[in-house]
Amino acid sequence: MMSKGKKHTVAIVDDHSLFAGSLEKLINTFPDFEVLFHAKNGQELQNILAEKNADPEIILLDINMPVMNGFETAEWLSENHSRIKIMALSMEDDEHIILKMLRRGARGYLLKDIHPEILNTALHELIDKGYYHSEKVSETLLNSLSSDEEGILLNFKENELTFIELACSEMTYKEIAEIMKLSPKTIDGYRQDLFKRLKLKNRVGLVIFALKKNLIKL
Amino acid sequence: MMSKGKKHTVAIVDDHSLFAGSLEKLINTFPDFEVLFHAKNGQELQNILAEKNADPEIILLDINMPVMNGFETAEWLSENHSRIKIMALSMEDDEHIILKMLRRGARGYLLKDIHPEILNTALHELIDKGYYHSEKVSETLLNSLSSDEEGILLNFKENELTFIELACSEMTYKEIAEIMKLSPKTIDGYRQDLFKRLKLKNRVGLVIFALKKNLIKL
DNA sequence: TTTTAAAAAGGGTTTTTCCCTGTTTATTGG
DNA sequence: CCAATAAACAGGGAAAAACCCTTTTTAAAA
Repeated sequence: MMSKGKKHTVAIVDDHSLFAGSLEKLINTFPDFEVLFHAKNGQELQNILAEKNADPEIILLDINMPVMNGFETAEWLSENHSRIKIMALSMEDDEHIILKMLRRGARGYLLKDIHPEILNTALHELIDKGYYHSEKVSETLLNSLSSDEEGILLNFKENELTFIELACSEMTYKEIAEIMKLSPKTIDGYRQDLFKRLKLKNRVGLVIFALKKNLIKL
Repeated sequence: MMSKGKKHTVAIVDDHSLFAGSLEKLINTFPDFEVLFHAKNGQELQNILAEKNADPEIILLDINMPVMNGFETAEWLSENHSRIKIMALSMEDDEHIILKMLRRGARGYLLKDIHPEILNTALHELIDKGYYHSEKVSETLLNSLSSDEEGILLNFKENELTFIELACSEMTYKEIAEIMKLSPKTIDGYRQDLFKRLKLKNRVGLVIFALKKNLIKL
């Protein structure tokens, strides 16, 4: 329940000015919440948290930001301000983006087609229960758990991730080997192992896989 | 300039309720514009335009809608209500999405990081000049024209398009040849020609190119 | 330390990909 | 109509990628 009298403090990190602006106005109409400040990206958030003595309980964090995106920002927040509860904001309900964000410490995930009443509920649940997921997000998570890809597939080792990234460019395996300072034969080993595990027929398959799983961006 | 007295009418087609809601409120604060109605998608827009005798001058049209998306809706509007001026709304400033929308009859393209004053200007320009493009969009368009890809690159022949689509799967060129009922050597000719024209090093490059140019979807 | 497992690298073969070249099939201009 | 030209199509051979199996090195467990 509400800690009587004082309002819970919220910060918004989102550069979509109209959306963020109306979000701020909306939240300030809620009896139990008030917006402390509003940053355009993770960089600005860092500055504000450092300079001013602002210390919000909740941060509404947009994922798609040009300068320092939601993933990086969430990571930084988890390390430096672990007490602040992160609510991720995004247009997309892609399960891997959601999981990526949750792994980085987000306690909630809101799709941007927010209805005012839902936002109020969400903020309250975040304070009271410590977490919130919209119905759509819960569904998405449920689906992704049943098909247990996350367990088998997505625990790549650091070297494998590097290999995947490089293999999704126009580099030859020899070049990849040079960059990773490994023998071309080792690189071929990575390839062979990944192809088998992920049931891929060729490099094109790997690119498509990596894109779908958001391991790489276009 | 403003046609004295009466306000210009605007309709909003966007299912992101908070955004669309604040957009509506914002526009209604403008002296020269008023929102006639608000539809969640193209389907709903069709119904409203048919049933009610609503006839807005401008439609703010979101591209990312679940049911009937911006592209389809714009196409339908151009054919059935060519007098209504379409202003596309989107999060992304991808040049090919912009071009795709403009080709379908949009007179303007607004990125969703709208500032209130800019929206007012944009609506006025749309009425007065007949078109509006934000700075970012103009830049994007300029880039895409100067590097005249659209001319050289994107006039693929039917066979080439088929080849590109198939090559962006896990099929081998031999399999592609079978499907297209051509010799593997001919297919190889397509590959070679495309790689040279598009300056690609390998098939991975082709996949990335095709995705960027929206020739294929994930 | 010995055992075991995993990561890294090699040898050698098959298949795919790549590049240069030639042939056939349309297209066009005289 | 027929030569000239371009395009679509196809071949040979080299290079790279993919594949499979073995060996060394490194790290972790027993």
